[in-house]
Amino acid sequence: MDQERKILLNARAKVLKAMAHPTRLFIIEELEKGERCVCDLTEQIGADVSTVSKHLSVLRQAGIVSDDKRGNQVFYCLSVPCILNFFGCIESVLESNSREHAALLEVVGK
Amino acid sequence: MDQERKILLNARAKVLKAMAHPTRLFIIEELEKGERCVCDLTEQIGADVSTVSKHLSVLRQAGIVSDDKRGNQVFYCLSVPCILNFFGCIESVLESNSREHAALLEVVGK
DNA sequence: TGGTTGTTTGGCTATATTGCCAAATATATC
DNA sequence: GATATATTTGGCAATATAGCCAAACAACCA
Repeated sequence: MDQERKILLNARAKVLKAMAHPTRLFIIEELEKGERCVCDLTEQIGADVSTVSKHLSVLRQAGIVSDDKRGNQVFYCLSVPCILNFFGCIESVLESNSREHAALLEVVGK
Repeated sequence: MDQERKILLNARAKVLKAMAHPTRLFIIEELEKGERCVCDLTEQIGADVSTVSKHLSVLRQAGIVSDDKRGNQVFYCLSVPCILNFFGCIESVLESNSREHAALLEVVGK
């Protein structure tokens, strides 16, 4: 594995890692509908504001969202909308997992 | 955020988390070309066999790869090939990041 | 200026991840 | 059975992550 490839794989992993948290996936889905301020997201998520702010910071540093400060509030939006295409495939993994799980249950005998 | 949605987001996050490591991304790309035994992957990756085995176990538990023991060796393959479609989008995140970075360098003045 | 609201940062603890070594397991071969 | 090869598992130390609280910052309002 050469150096260039390592760098690319690291960069990819960083983006995936940023997405790999339920709260951050929620934020991504929510931002699909339009920009949101930290306070809105915080209310929906039900965690401490500081926690939500840190999640947003992770997404921002990965280049997935961008922020826009207007007056008192900071509004976040998706900077790369194609992120949403991911979910179709993830769902197919989940589906295949559940099929296997079902098959297993079948074998075990209900 | 209702209970059902939490469960779905958790499941998705689990899959993404499993992918979010450079070595595991390497494995996924390698398996795109066809099945590979642990020893082949280990040689290419250049880490301890036990380390590679654990990475494979993470991928297996997430439902991304499946294994087939034949004789002495265990062969792994992708169980959900669409995983590969992910990379196009990740790359566009990286590209957008690098554009920003370039723009920033420009502003700063070389 | 002083107070209020919205957001980020620092600090802490609890928990999870990574990667190595050593040991266990499984299969093949002699 | 004894040995060699391939893989997994257990255990440990180092490091990273998550989430809360408190404190700092920033912008608005009176």
